[in-house]
Amino acid sequence: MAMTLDERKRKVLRAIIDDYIGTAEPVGSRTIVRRYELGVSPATIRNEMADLEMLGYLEQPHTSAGRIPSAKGYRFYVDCLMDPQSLSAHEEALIRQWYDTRVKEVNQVFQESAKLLSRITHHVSLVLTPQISQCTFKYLQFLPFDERKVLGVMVTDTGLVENKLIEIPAGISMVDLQHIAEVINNQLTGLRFDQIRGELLAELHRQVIKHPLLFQTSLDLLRRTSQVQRGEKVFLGGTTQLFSQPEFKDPEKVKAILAMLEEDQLLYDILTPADTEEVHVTIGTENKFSGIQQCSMVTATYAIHGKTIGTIAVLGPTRMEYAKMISVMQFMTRQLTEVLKKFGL
Amino acid sequence: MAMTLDERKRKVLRAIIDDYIGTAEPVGSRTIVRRYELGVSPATIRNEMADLEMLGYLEQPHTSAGRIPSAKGYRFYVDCLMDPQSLSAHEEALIRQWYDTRVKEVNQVFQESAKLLSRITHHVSLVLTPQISQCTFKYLQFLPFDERKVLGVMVTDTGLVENKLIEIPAGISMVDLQHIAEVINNQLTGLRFDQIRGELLAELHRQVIKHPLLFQTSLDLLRRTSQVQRGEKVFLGGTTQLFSQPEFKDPEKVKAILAMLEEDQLLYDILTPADTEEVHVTIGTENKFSGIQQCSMVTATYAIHGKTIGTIAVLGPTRMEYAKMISVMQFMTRQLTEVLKKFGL
DNA sequence: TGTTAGCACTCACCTCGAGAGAGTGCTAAA
DNA sequence: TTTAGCACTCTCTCGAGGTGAGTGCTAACA
Repeated sequence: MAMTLDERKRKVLRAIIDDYIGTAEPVGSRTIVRRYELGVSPATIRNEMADLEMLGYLEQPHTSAGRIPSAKGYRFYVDCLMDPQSLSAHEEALIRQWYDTRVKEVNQVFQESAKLLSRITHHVSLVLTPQISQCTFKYLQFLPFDERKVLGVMVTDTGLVENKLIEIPAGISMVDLQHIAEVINNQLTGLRFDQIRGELLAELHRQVIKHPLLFQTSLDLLRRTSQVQRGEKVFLGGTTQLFSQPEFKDPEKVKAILAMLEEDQLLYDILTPADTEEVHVTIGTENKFSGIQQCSMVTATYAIHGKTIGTIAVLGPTRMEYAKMISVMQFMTRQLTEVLKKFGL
Repeated sequence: MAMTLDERKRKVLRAIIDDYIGTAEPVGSRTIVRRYELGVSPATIRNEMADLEMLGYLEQPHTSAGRIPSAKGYRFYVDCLMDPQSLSAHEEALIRQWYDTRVKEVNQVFQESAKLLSRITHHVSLVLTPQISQCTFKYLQFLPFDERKVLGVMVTDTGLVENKLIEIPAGISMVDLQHIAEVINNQLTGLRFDQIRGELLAELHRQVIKHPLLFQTSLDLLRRTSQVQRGEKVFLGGTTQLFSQPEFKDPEKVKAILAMLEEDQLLYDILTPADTEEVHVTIGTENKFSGIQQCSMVTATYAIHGKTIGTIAVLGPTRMEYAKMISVMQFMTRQLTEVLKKFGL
């Protein structure tokens, strides 16, 4: 991979990709010399193109068509070639205004972010809500509900709340419950949810052995937070944008992608923040999941209390305005983090 | 509308619709006599068909094609003609088993119901989660969070919970907060959320005038429950089923429908239970929203504590197995209500 | 009077071939 | 090393002609 292209090859590759991103049409040698000033003839370009194809940066749909970039080509473009392209003042204003006028409370943030993101990028957007497993346990409290049930409320340091109705086993009083909560709190407060595991729970169990039934259900409350099940949710936006892309004019392709977007578990896996990079680009076949190997994805993470805790992403054809997307994602995550702060998180 | 069709016209209409539902092809006179035993010749059928078209029950895509049912035709079919068709034992088992194995806690119920419903019907499914505005206020409680914030938790009679982080205004103690909660609870306990309106809030305001700032934010907690904003959510399932229907082979149509399904506000409007009917069928142009006037919709309501509180729906082409859909919806709502009961609601 | 056979006619759909256009690879000259 | 010239390839579009399903009408029939 230390293989570097000479200056002219770079220019040609860049021109081809820029053009293809704009037009979605295979680009030929003539087009290049007409639209980009390289000071050479089409024949020369053709030679360069043949070389670039040999090297794997370009592909040819059929013998007598122009070239289109390969995944490798895009990768090189993203890493080395493209000009950064920042947001227009208008777009920045739109983002700020959107949050100001549309988001009146914290629960709307994520859905509205998804809408906004697809509106700005003209691609499908995905927003993963905060992952509770990255938060720390603050306390558990039982609130009265009726004679036979009690409401367990669990609070995290980041202000997220989980709750569950729990059947009260016979012979247990409200005072007992307070006691149980106290024991649990003493043991768990300050731990991250993904640290609250079997051993710790067993230890707890020994201490609350008197009331195993109740304990069981209140542990459910804890346990479900360490599984990817609830609380976390993926909001989608702009799925209809797929129809506007010429590469998806075949309904079967759209169908395949939409089918994937319905598989929540898959989306969690894709979006769960793995690396610490701020913005990450995955191109075509670099994607693990076959359904979207014709797509590229730009993901970025946002934070609460300085903790990386959620992800936003854009999904579109490999022919994507990468430079623009990256700027948008940077700006959006910063705004999002700020808005969450405003709501006390 | 008191106009009744004679026996043979009914038989013909029924045969045409049954056939069209199965094949999605305009049906001609020959087909009818071949497949359905009416004991007359194609010519006779043609005459009947011409009559039925005059009366508005049938339409002709173009001069030399067979007939297809009109919205009016389907309506008559649903109201008077079709045979009830109940679920197969296999389908009933699938539904029960789905809930047993997949739904481990109450939060999964709705999403899984959407998946299950689209799986069984092969259409797009919609599940509206319980409407908090139909519940009654039980109590509000403040839980400590940190020195500057407090966690307001609001509980309904049906066991639904809303919560919000609230900034503590200077000079207010936890005791003050308890007092405020008490005042609010005295005034509101037992009221339905859609009854908690301006007047009542003003009255409350007079009583808690001491701490207007805090009051404001804790009222937000109440207020947001009377708006269609949060808590309620629409889960979708099987959007890709649209692609399988021949009537939607034009991507533009799919796009239009998907665009509509992204408009949450619209979905609330459509799904919010209006009438008391158990199952309701809306056919083609009977739909208020232009995007789905090529579709039919079968909706049904489910209940918590005997209160009609949410809706499930199926959306598909007008050419739909109405009889089957109605049975499915009846069975599903009954199961759903039961599952919710199992989880203490 | 209701039903049926016969027949001319309509219209969507499929296939095929011709022509245009864009682009390539190769060769030979500059 | 670059460029001009040229034959070749492949896709796309368009129109013509043929096919088949289905209709409406008319006239004969029970």
